[in-house]
Amino acid sequence: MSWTEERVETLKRMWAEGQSASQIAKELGGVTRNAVIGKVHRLGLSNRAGGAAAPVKPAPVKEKSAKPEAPAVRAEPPAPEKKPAERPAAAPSPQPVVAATAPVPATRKPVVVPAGQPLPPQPSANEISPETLASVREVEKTAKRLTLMELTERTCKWPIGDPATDDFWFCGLPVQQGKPYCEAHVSVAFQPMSARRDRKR
DNA sequence: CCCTGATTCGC
DNA sequence: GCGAATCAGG
Repeated sequence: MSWTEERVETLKRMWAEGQSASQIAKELGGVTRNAVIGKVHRLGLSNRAGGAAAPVKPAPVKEKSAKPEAPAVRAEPPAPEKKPAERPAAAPSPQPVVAATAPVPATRKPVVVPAGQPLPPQPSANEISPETLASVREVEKTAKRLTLMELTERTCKWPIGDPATDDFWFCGLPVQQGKPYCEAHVSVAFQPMSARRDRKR
């Protein structure tokens, strides 16, 4: 694979959109994220900021630069032309969403959850959209069905089934970065906290 | 561990 | 110019 103009275009566009090098590499195919990063640098568009925040250069412990201090400073003049957008590109949107701070509460039953950590809210009759629920059901079909002992930092810890029976296991699919659950379960665990105005009580 | 980008350097 | 290897950080 070579850097054809088209590929470079995609690279530039995605980089500008803030996509990570690995995502770009994946999209382009045939290249590694290293290749993408290398290209990004050669294209001279390393810093994505519109001209802000110098990453701070911590003097490397190892002395290196054979060159006298860095003249650096790349004042990128405001892009002369801003691509109006050739393509509307419907953003699939990675969604920075996630507003909720806390997982759905619910520790009604003394569910014995051994290695107590953050664990799970019981999937219960909640106010989750049918579609979401449906997709979660789908995902659960492909769950790894891990046992407690098999859970790791990178496996979804969403419980499925009844803990009181052997018809119980943990989702086990790959977790979403930093979260305890896979994408599907994160979607039901972290509610926007708007869904239902709690009624008067 | 997984993931980021940054740099180096042989090709 | 290219990108694997490596580095540095989250």
